[in-house]
Amino acid sequence: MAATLSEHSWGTKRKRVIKELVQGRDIATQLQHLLLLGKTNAFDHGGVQELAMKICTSFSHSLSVLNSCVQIHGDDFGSGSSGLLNSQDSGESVNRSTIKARRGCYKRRKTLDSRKSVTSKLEDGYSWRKYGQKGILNSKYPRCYFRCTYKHEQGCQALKQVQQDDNGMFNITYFGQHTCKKSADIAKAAQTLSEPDSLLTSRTLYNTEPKLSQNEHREESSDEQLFSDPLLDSEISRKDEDLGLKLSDKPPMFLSSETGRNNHEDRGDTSGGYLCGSPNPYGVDVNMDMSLIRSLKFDNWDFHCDQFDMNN
DNA sequence: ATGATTTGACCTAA
DNA sequence: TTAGGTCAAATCAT
Repeated sequence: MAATLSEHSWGTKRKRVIKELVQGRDIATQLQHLLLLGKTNAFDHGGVQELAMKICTSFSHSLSVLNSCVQIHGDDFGSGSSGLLNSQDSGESVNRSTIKARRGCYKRRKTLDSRKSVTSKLEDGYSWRKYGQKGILNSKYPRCYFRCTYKHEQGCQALKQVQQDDNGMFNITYFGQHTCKKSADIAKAAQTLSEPDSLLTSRTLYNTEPKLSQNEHREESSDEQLFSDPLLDSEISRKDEDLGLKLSDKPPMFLSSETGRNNHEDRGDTSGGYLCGSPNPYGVDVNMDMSLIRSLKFDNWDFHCDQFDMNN
């Protein structure tokens, strides 16, 4: 009985979430169109700020509804402690004696709570640590597995998988949400630095050279083969190691077929790179965390969602 | 010394 | 049984 009631409640809430998200998506599309207009009149209309606020509100409402469902279903949206991420155990800092016991304790990830993105860019404002790479059947490129750098420090359960397709685009799937503070700070700081930039090379994604040293890869990745939104080509890129960002002052280039190449026909279970970047507010399919849009800076105009009550 | 990446082994879901 | 996801020792960079 209680289950029936909660299911009814969930059905209602689900509809509301969907409605909110659809609305947010539509507004984001409008915002994108405005941004695509460039620096002409779009910023004079005040429409951008209004749209951004609406998006914030939409996300906020959705999260609010989802959080209320946590109490009903015991789900945990975003914290990663749901079945979705139970596959992750406590991590590497476990002494040797428990390794055997831990074997088999993880569960394969379900596809729940995943967000997909197809993009030519890899940066998303967060700092990731690669923990695996796997050759995928019928796929030219291996799939790379990343977890949040602050997983152990802050218990952030965010994960992402990156796989390059034949067109050179990256199919990125995010699991869970960032709960870490540092990543959000980095994202904010990157924005505040004035421009979305932080770039990363696809060559750092897959280390598919015939066993080059890590050193060689880092040298290559530091100043070659950059990705960027064409809209931002003229924007400043800079290196800011304090933020842990991988930036460059070279003009961005589009992905070449060379990037992410995989010479390992056998299994492709080889190597990888590391990611770190800033958010892309213009992405066609952007996976955006609220922390990313709390402080957006568009040229001379600063937008702070903190001004608004995000909990309403 | 510390932290990140590589990569083969291990494990589970389908 | 197998493909995909994760672990963790070894290796490398700083």
